[in-house]
Amino acid sequence: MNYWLLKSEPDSFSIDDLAAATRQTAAWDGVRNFQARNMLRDSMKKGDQAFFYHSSCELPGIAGIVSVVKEGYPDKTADEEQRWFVVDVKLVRKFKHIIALEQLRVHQSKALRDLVVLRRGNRLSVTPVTKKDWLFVLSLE
DNA sequence: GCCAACGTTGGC
DNA sequence: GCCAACGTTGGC
Repeated sequence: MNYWLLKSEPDSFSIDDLAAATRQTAAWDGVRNFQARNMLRDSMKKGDQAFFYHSSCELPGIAGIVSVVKEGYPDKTADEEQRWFVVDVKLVRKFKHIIALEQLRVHQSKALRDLVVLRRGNRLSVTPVTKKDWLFVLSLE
């Protein structure tokens, strides 16, 4: 099983929106970046888990966990068919408290030095997370 | 609102 | 294929 981190601006789609969706499942649509697209299309497999990250908001950080329930298929919200892809994700659980970016940064120079989302200038909305980092982040909950 | 970072576009 | 210009992201 692989682990990921998915970014979303809660103003457009938050973990609460996912919690309120039918079967707590939604297509992760709107990704318009080739690198991220490739991961959605080729690498994310059914059963993989991902952190749901809230960006560009009052309290940036990880809000909970989702799992991939349907593998890559074309993004219906895209103008160009077949060019952009989505996966379906289902809510596993919402954290009681957001694991804040600020809290993650405390460990940036040691335990979480490989966590892509902490890297300077990082803008990728889909990034892989190692099992080691996954477990460490969960220990911060 | 600012601005650094970076992906994409398009002229050459 | 280079690279400047431009648009977007996202933390602060």
